[in-house]
Formats: sequence, C-alpha cells, structure tokens
Amino acid sequence: MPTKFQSKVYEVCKKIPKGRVSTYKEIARKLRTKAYRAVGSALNKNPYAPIVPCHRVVNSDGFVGGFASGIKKKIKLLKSEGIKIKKNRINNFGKVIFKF
DNA sequence: GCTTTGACTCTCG
DNA sequence: TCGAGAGCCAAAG
Repeated sequence: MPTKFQSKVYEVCKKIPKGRVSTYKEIARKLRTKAYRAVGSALNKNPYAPIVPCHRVVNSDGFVGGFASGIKKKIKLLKSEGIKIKKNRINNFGKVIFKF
C-alpha cells in the first residue's frame, strides 16, 4: 500500500481518458499541491502498472518525460492510442492534453 | 531525523 | 529561441 499522496496521484491518472494525455503539473494542481516531482516519483513506483495509465502523463511542454520501462515503450503505447509522437514530443499538444 | 534525489516547472540571461 | 540555475514537495537512504 503506497502512501496517501501516491494513491491520490494514481486516482487522478486513472481518470485520464484514452487518446488524451495530461501533465505532471495538472495532476499536482488537481491535488492542490506543487509537488510536481513527487508526482513523477509516485508514477515511477506505479504499483498499479496496468490499471493506472501512467504513460499518458508528460511534461508541461509536451515533452515525453520518462518511463520506467523505457521511453520508447511509452511512446509506443501513446501512438497505439492515437496520439502522434515526434522526437519524444507530443504532436498537437494542447489538443490531446487533458486538463482537470 | 537529517540529507539526498527525482518520470518537474519556472525564470532569467 | 535556448541553456543554465533556482525552487518545489514527497519519498527513500
């Protein structure tokens, strides 16, 4: 059982609809906190691997931050959901971005 | 219990 | 437009 903070992060992540992405910043804001980095760390642990779509979370500028199983894997997953990726960056970022 | 670190973000030169 | 530096919070060592 992760910490309460982490659980909240996972809760929010699960709400991200398919074919859309969100940012660490938005998640942090949803939680009423500024712990952007802590959000990233929480997703890095990600005990609910298949349940929580952590691959739909990227940096605030559309750059694909990182992924525990490799950045390539993350991009592949996103592309399979209809999101266009180019050079580790989201195409049409702002159109696929999901804000809370 | 203090120190370090990280899948981040913003500001400034 | 781009790179470097500082700030931020929570978790792990």
